[in-house]
Amino acid sequence: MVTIYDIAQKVGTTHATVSRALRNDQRISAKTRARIQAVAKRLNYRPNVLARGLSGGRTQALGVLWDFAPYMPSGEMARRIATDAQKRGVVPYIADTTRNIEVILGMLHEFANRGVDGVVVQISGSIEVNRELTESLRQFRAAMLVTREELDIEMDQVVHDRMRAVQQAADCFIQSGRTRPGMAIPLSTTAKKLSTFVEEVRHCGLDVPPEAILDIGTEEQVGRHCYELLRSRFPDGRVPFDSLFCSADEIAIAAISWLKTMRIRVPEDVAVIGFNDSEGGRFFDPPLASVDRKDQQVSEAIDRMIHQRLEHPDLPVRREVIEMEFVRRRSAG
Amino acid sequence: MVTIYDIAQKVGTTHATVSRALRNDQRISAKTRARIQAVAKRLNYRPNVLARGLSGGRTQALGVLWDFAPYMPSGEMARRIATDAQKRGVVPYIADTTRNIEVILGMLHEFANRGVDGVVVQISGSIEVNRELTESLRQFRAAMLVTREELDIEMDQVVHDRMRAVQQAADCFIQSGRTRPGMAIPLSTTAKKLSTFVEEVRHCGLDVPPEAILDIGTEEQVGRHCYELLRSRFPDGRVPFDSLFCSADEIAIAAISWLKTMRIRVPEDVAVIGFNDSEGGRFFDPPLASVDRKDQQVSEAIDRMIHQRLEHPDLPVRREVIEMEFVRRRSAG
DNA sequence: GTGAAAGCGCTAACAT
DNA sequence: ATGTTAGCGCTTTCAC
Repeated sequence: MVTIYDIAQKVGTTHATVSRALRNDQRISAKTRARIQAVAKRLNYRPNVLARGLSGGRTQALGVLWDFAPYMPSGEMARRIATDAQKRGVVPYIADTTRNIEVILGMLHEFANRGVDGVVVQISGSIEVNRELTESLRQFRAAMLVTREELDIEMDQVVHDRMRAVQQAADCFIQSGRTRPGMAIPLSTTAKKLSTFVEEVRHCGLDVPPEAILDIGTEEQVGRHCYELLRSRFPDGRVPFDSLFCSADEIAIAAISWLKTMRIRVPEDVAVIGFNDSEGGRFFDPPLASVDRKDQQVSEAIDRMIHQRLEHPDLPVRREVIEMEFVRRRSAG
Repeated sequence: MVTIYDIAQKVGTTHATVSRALRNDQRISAKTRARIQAVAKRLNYRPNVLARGLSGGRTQALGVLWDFAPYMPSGEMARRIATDAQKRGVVPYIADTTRNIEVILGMLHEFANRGVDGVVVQISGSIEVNRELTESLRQFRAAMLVTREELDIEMDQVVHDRMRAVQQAADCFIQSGRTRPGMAIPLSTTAKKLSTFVEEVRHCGLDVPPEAILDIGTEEQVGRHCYELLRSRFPDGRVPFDSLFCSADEIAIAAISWLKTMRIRVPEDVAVIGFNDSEGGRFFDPPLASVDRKDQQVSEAIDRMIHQRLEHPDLPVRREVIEMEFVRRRSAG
């Protein structure tokens, strides 16, 4: 392992000068700087991140705290963030929030302990951003929240907004004359998605009756779960809804599959909308209406904002809103 | 931030004793150990990973190098590894191999530099495990390869084997009397998957003619790509295959969708098999035959083996084979 | 513009 | 069984 001492010796100076030169400190004469950097490159020098972090420098590490619920394609987001970071020479630590504030605080402590330059925290479900959390976040050079709706907090935010898309989905049902909307959703964690839909429906003078709400649970295999639920709950095929809003395409596809076996036509008898706009849905019969999460735009925004914050610590706090997009297809009526 | 000095002072001893006591060094009397650990807990002490790593200790960090090809649900694997690690109090760094040996070597250097306790490297596509790579891997306390087939290397391996499943897929076509098998696959990276299929087909006296091979490319939206490819290549619906093996369910679903528009029946006229056994496929019409990757078993094996290696450095080298499983459904004929 | 020296929080060899 | 001391590789005052 090559150290700054090795370089100093080769160049005939001290490690302090090398340290400065390598970080392009303008006080070091351009000439020595160039010489030192050349030697560093020749020796294939790589700064020891542990030492650098320990003495207060940057670690080129990022802490990512994401909600890795198994019923969501959330791993793909982790991948996006990781590959974006890698392009900047940054390596991300990745951990699961488990939608638990205590876990989040613990991991932030852990990240701080590891000297990460910045953190990205997804605020999902019922996590409340309290004082303790913001305090904890402020210790980092850069901290970014990825939220579901704009939070009134002095902190960089990427708002991953589903509101408008969900409203459009509801309107779509209404416009095609549906009067008994239903939902298939993991109740415990999608309170927000649910309530936006319900609110919009109510706003149009309708309601989502309790018997038309299917709680899918939060495990893997949401599709199978939905199918079983429908089968056991409506053995005769008489369903209490004429439209069904699902929190994932897999759920929607399973539901449609069951409806077909019951000779219930989609969308004529029951309109169905999924979520996440997965590739499979587009080619389903009927093509599945869904919501495009715009994940790539979200990861780009995260990458850009974290990077800017690190480069310009004094920039004013920023919020960037990425709106998911309702994709109307035949299944929605 | 609480340090071992703080604890030492509180307990009335030196930092060295605290350091030992906290790592349960048996030379420290049970009594002092207990006292020190109690105080540490009370003060909510957390060892500084950077300092610990710098002086040669463990960092409870894991380096994960995975092939994050955008046309694969590989992010889900990252998530699995991350959540498994988290349960052990380990935090993973996650990076993309980009299927490039230079990148892998660079990242391993980076991981070493960060003092990770162990690394997990997925060997995919055409990566060759050469001497330089094995050398680099040996510097870690624990190093594990996740390979596609058993590699004759003295190193812990989880073999994620697709061979048998692909053979079964081929046999399935043959048994249902197909004579003109085709494939839809990203050619550049799935040489192996391809050749296993081709070999098995040949073994049965048939062949996969070049015109029956669709190169899907390696970008996102493989389904859409496949659809467009079929449409432009066979505008009249006359296809040179009576069965189609696809490297992802999305591709298979898109293909079936196109076949339907051409009034080609699945599986009667063309049998189709996908890959990854995604939830959507099961509920497709016809239900999509596919290959279950057994990802959970793979992540469990990785977690277990890495952990064991760290706890017992002298264990003999081990290999664990996880076989993917062919899932026969109606689309396969 | 550069060097000397202290210190980040920990581990471990060497004392006692 | 515990204390002393010397690093680990870097950043950062403080001198000159």
